Amino acid sequence: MRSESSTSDRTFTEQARRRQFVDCAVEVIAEHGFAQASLARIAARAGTSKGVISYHFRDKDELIEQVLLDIYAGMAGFVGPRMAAAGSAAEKLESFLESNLEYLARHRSQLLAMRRICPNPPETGEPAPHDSAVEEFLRDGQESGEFRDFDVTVMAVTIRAALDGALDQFVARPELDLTAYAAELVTLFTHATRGNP
Amino acid sequence: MRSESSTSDRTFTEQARRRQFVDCAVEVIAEHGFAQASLARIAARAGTSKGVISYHFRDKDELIEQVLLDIYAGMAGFVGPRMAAAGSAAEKLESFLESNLEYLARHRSQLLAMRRICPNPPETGEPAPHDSAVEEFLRDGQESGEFRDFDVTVMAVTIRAALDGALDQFVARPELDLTAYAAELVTLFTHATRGNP
Amino acid sequence: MRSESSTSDRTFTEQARRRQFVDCAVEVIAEHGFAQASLARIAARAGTSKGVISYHFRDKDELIEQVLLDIYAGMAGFVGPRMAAAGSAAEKLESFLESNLEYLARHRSQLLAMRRICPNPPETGEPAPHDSAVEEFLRDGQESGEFRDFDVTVMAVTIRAALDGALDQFVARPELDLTAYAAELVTLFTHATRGNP
Amino acid sequence: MRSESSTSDRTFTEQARRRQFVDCAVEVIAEHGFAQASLARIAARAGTSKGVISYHFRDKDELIEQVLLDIYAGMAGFVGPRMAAAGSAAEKLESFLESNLEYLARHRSQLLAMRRICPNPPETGEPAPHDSAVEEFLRDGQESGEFRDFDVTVMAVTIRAALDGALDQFVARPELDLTAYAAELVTLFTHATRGNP
DNA sequence: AATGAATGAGCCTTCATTCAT
DNA sequence: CATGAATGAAGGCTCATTCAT
Repeated sequence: MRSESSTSDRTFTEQARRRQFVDCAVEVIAEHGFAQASLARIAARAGTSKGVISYHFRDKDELIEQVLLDIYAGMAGFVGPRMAAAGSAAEKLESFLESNLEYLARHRSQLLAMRRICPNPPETGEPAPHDSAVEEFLRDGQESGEFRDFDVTVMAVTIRAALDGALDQFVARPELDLTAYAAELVTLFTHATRGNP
Repeated sequence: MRSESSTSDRTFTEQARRRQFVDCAVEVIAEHGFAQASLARIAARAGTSKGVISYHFRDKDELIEQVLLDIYAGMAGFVGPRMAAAGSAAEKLESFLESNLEYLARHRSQLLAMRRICPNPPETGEPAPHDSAVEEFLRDGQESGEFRDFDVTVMAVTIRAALDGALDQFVARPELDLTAYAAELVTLFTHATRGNP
Repeated sequence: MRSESSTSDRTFTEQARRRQFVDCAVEVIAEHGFAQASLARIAARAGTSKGVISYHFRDKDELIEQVLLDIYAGMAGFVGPRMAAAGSAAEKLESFLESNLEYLARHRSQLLAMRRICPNPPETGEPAPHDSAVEEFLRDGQESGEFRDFDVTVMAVTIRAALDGALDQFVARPELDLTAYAAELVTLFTHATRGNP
Repeated sequence: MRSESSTSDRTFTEQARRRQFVDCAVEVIAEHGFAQASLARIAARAGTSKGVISYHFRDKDELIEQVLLDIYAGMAGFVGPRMAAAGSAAEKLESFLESNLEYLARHRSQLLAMRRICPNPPETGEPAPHDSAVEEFLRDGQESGEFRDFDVTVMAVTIRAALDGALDQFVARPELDLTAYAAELVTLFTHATRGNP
């Protein structure tokens, strides 16, 4: 009969190992690209052999899926609270852009990995989880009169695309000042969402 | 030793053949994803065998590179004249967005292929040809007083990212009205570039 | 150094555990085929992990060997007494066929497993234990004049092969009436062994 | 434009290569067992590498299937005409046994391979092609009064099983006199099918 | 006595590439 | 010019086995 603590410990060890491989996968993908991220390379980075990864993950697909979930969770955990703390829709927009870029500054590899995985998705039907948070506060802002009348979807897509663009820039030039970049984007989308043409 | 005429003749036929394979590659990549675009599949789509491709292209990398060049050239040939016809910087911005989305509407596969290739570039150092046309007219607009004072690079990156976002939307929902989408983007970036904060 | 009692106790438990794994192996082989009968699957059926099997059996080969020995012993324990109870050679033949098919009816999985293992034996030289019981009573029957003059080996081989054939039939059609089948075989071999050429 | 002859020549070459690999597969399976017959081993026997086999056969399964088809065809081509030449049902029985054992004498490896493949069939539903030739002449013999009244299926199964038994014997003792063995089987089944109980 | 973790060999397959014809 | 054939490396994955705990 196993005690609670030993059970959780076992689970803990297992999860730590999985997290280790997920991290290695992120690094390899960010560094060499998705196509070059073979199990062999990922295992080598972790200092073991392919078999070990297969032991902890049913599939390569499961590993990649876990990578994405991990990144999503990390971002949500960082950005979510900051947006929740914001009051008005305008503040939410500001907070969204700033916290995303701040997260980007600290987790460049993860976001780069995500960017490299997503355009070549496995054939698993479901087309990436749709995050409707942005649409939501955009609509709120329109209803409260803070924002002008625009197509919410187009604006949301463009806001997220702007962050992807920032990532690309940051990858190409690591010395980029992301704080300044964030300020620029805030001004840009402040103009874009407000005012009367 | 080959005569001039036979050489140019061969070159012509040769180029036609190359273009054929480039087109097939585009279709396969757009349809099945970059990772699944093996030479075998591309050859099958062209109705020949792998060997033929290797005969016309030194490398798979050369083929892919040619695919990108082809797409770039196609877009430049479409967008360039339309922007040249525009007068003011504001008109150039409008024209850039509209012509890009119009091209997208007609060449979905090509842009989709491009989007799938780019995030996983071959190790050939050179980081995609930088197209400075957007920066240029943005700077012009600032100098002429049409545009407010913003970071030109950030704005240019965001404008191009917005087009990528449109592509993703269009891929996900082929019924999307790209003309309306263009109008939305024009309004969005008109606000973003003009006005006094 | 272990005491006698603890040793014998361990041996008893140990043997029970071994038998459990042997039974699971039989089921898995009968159900999924020999090639698919990995230690992992057998362990899963037993509700434990691969390591445990390796703990109780030196080898996978030892496990498989034990499976065969188990099945042989089971059949011998069933068929042996029944043949011993038979008087004449003719009765022994009848009893052999009937008791084998009766055993088959009750232990289909075991015989199916045996049939799947045997044609792909491990490289351990020894070619399955030769059971000379059939030859024996055939020879007796010839000496007593009950049977005609035939090659004892050929007849014995054919009798056993006939049982394999019955197994195959039974596997293909589980609704098969094995009692009737036994009666047919008895008649068949009664004619085959007796009579005047 | 390809001439007929060159086309057939190409097909011929291809088929010759396939046959070569099929033969190698037969030898390896007969020699080392089905489980040990990896593509690597088969390729090594053919003096090439695994890739070549994959070039000529879509699958390992296709190779194995071809092995079986090859063997079936070989046997049918040998046994068929000989049985057709036989007149009465009794002669057909005799001819069937003799020609099968004669074929066995000349193609031991093939039949051994078949015996090793069949009990571990791939999951492809269809349960080996049923050869009803034996049932047929048995029924004919009963209708013509040559044979007694027995269960045709049981008799047919047993006849074929007897041949399997002969194969096993022959594999275990290659010096076995198969002509004599055939004579014994003929006598055995002559008694078994005729006479009044 | 038992187990989770790790290992490394081997499997089948796919692929880009080369070459003789 | 084009092709079928061949090659060999690499890919993902399964497996029997071992070992520390």
